[in-house]
Amino acid sequence: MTTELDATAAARLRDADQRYTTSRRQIVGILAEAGRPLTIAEVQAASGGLPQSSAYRNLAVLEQAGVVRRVLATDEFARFELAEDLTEHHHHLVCTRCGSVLDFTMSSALEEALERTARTVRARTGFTVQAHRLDLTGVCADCAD
Amino acid sequence: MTTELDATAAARLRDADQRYTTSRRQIVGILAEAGRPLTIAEVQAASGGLPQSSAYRNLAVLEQAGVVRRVLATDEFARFELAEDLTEHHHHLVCTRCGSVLDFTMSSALEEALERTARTVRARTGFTVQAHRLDLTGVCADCAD
DNA sequence: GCGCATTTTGAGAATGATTCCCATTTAGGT
DNA sequence: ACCTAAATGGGAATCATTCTCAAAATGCGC
Repeated sequence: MTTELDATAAARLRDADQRYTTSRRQIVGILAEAGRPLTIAEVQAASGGLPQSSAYRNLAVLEQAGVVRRVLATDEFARFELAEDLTEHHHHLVCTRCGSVLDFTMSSALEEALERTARTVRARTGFTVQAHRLDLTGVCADCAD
Repeated sequence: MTTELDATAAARLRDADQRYTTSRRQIVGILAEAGRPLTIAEVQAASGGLPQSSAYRNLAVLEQAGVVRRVLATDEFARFELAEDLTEHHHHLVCTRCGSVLDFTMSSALEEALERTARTVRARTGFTVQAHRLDLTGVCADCAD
């Protein structure tokens, strides 16, 4: 885990009147190393014994502080990743067979085209766009027969 | 509800060895008129007394038959819309305050650029892309102060 | 039209991810 | 070190969703 990530996470928790405790720091480290959204069970497994209630509570705290983002894919499990401004802008490959989620990035030309479109939406609909979310759904390499 | 939609829904249910019952037809009609994804509660309200268990069961049947698609947004409620090949290809505006979901469409140039990108993903990652899903998240007109 | 076999329905129970509760532990400031 | 406020963790509670099963509806052959 990079020092800046650690410092940024600490600062955001402080702004939210929350402490950057050992297990919160550990969760941030686990998500940083994963490079893909993790389920609660995966976070617990990687942590070696973090209680379920602490995992849920601390991920909720980190989410409210803007350190972590909740990702809903297709299965019944919520997944968590670092907030995008702490990593890189990216999108998700969602497997419709097993539910797994992988990260991927697109060309900046396409990203900019999306941004331009997003800016036109407000005038047309009254909806104020804050972010975009692009998932490609399909079958991951593991599930391909 | 258009006659073709009705016929297509009937055909898909038949292919799935399911009947196109009155309440299933009613649900299809409700979703067709809504023009946006509806929660179970909204479907029930529009139907005038459809029991919850029937709403869940019939939406699940319609989903398996490929007539209806389940949409996960940001709140805890699943929403349902007609399958895309029964309507038009579109995307969603997801309000982060109230959870509501609206439809919108993008230029075909941008859609084609997305498709081209999707086709490169398989070579790079081994993931076979079947569809894409683009949501713009933000604040809807109703929730804007 | 009539009964039979099969499917659908609906009310409530069961499930399971997530959230809440609260007594105990931990940590920060003085 | 002390004291106060916050965090922890085990388990209970919540709630959207799914399952169960007896009753009702439907389609089909005669």
